[in-house]
Parts: sequence; structure tokens; C-alpha cells
Amino acid sequence: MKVRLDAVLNWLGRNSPDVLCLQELKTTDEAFPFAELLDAGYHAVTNGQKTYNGVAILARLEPTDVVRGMGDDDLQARLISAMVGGIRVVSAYVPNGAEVDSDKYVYKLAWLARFSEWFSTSFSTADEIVLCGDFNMAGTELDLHRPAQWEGTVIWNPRMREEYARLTQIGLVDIYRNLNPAAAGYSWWDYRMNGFARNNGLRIDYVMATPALSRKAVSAWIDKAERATERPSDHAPVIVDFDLG
DNA sequence: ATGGCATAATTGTTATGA
Repeated sequence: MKVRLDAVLNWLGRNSPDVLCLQELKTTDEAFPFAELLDAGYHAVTNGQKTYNGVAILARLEPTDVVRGMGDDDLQARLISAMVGGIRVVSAYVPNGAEVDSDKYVYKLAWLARFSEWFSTSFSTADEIVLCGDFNMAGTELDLHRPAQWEGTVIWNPRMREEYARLTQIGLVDIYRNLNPAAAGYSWWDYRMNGFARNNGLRIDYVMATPALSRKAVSAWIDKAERATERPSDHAPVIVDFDLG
């Protein structure tokens, strides 16, 4: 977040979103730049962690009813939720999982199972809920520039396709894919091997919403230009416009 | 089979990401 603060402030200034969800803060709540963001017109609530993980919700309105984590003993800061203007907002950083035969992948699967349970028991899909995050999984072949290159990895394998399907089964609609059924919509490109220049990308960052809210989504797009700036994140912003009436 | 590139922790190197 330190190295990306100027990029975030510039992006907020140019796009003026009502809400921005962040993942991989890699900083503690104490070191988070609340004052700079407030000067730019944004309140922030964070679930930070030193060096790794960390998630936040930025909003023009002050978020209320903040929930950090899933109420368990998970030591990794990967989830935060709050009410913003009558809508439940969730920012999530799904574990990557490293390798399919690793403890990290075991943790990823357990985290996803806990998430579905937590989401289903905490909220009603009749309510307006938006879930934004780095999901570290592709859902269909359209989400990968080179599916064969990724098949069998922690990002793209039969189990991950099931996990993506489970998100829809618990009542979430993938807004970008719903509005853009044929566009790739990559949100991540590898820093290495000229991944961006060759468009060797993945769509692993999603904005999902309950049906009641998804019906109000009018557009969704990936800000690919942000990935082409100086010292960019390897992820690009995913933007959804809702017509809330 | 490995590294490739970047970040945060630190100042030489490791852990992690996807």
C-alpha cells in the first residue's frame, strides 16, 4: 500500500468511485494511510497485516457495521465487510495456494469452504450484497489466455472450477461475466516474460453480487490502462457501475 | 526443472505471489 498509495489516490481522483475494495495491503492498520485517503474524500476500514495479505474497503460514505475475518482463529487477514449506504460490501483475498500438493493449497480449499459457510449463514441472498476480491481462480476457459498452460495449477483445475461454481450456488452473480459473456476480461498479467505485452492474462478478480443487486448493474469493465502505468500492480481494477435509483 | 519480476521485511537474502 505504501508503494501504491499515489497510484490509488490518482485512480480515485480520475474515477471517483463510491466504493473501492483493496486486497494485499501488506501493511498493518497502524501504518495504513487513513489521513491521505480522507483528504481525498474517502473513509477506509481495514483488516491489515504486516508483510502479507491485508484487505480494505474505501468509501465516500462512512462504512458501518464492520466485520473483520470470519469469526474464527484464522491468522491471515483476508476478509473485511461493512455496510456502505445500505449495501453490504465484502472485500476478500482468497489464498493463492502455491502448489496443488502443498499445505497452502489445503489452506486455500479450507478457506473457500469456510467462506461459503460464513457467507451463507451471515447474510441473506435476498439482500443487496457485493463481494469484491482477488479470487485466485479462473472459472471458465474464457478467463485464461492460455488455458493449457495453467491446467492443473492452483488457479485452474477441476476443483477450482467447482469452487467457482459454488460461488454462484451460494447466490452470487459474477457481474463482469454476466454483462460481458464473450469478452476475456483479464484482470491479472504476470510481471515476468512480458506477460502484459503478450496479453498472457487471467481473469481472477471478480465483483460478485446477490441477484437483487446484480439486476442493478449497468456496466462492468477492466481498467487495463492502469496495468500499463509506471510500477503497476500486476492486477488491474475491475469496475462495476450500479444504478441504485 | 528452473527462472522469469516485484514487494516487504532489511542491507543480503528470504518468503510469497499466480
